[in-house]
Amino acid sequence: MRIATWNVNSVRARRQHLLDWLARDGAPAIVALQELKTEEAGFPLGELQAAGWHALVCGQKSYNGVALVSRAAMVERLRALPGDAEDTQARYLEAELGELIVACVYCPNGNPVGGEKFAYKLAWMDRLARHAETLLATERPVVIAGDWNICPTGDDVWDERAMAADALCQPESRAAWRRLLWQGWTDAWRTLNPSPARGYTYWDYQGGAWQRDHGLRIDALLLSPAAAERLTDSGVDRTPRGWDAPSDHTPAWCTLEHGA
DNA sequence: ATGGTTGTTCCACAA
Repeated sequence: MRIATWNVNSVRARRQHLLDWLARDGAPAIVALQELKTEEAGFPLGELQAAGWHALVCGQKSYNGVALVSRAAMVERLRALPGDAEDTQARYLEAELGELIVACVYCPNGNPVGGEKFAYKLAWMDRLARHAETLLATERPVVIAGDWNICPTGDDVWDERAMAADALCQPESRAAWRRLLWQGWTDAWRTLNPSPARGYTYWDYQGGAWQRDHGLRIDALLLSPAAAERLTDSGVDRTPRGWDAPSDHTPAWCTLEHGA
């Protein structure tokens, strides 16, 4: 089964792109969506259901917002990241399909470095790491898919120096990512495409970044050991980034053998 | 150091 992640940068602005992408050959069995930028009422649930999809939506007005869309029905497990009852930002959704657990994350951007937002980013990643430990403890196949807002290494950015001051490339951000890898999570794309292979998933709207391939790899799928054992393929679908009025992100995906 | 772009909302903020 194929599992994908896509930051759509407004599901209302990208409604037709999403429907077109899901209707094509090779569509995933499950897709994690980020940056819906709308409450549940703005999500095109009826159209997706008419096309044969199930969906769980955790929305928020104007900002953030995550969803899971799948061919088979899901059972919701969580719609907020544990660890801070005061946190109202819609950045986490977790569900199960049979044995498989799938989580959708929209990790905080954290810019500017040194401010409140950067502190929130690191605190959120700490909460995620603590929750991720509990997911590993289930010993089930688990996929955490999303926009991590972390550029894991210098091989995941078009120009390390140009991005040196950005929150996505800070040593603390990269340490938060590596903490998950040390726990036992596998980066589905990177494990099949060793450095220095490039697999950008995001290109800024500014400065002709797409045309110049000035990208970053910040969208990824992390696999628990039981899921990584089933990994057969992974990739980035650059096509939607080239469509008219696109999201600044494009989908990343992986394939697991034996549907869970 | 600045300006470059997009989406949502309301004339700014987040990315």
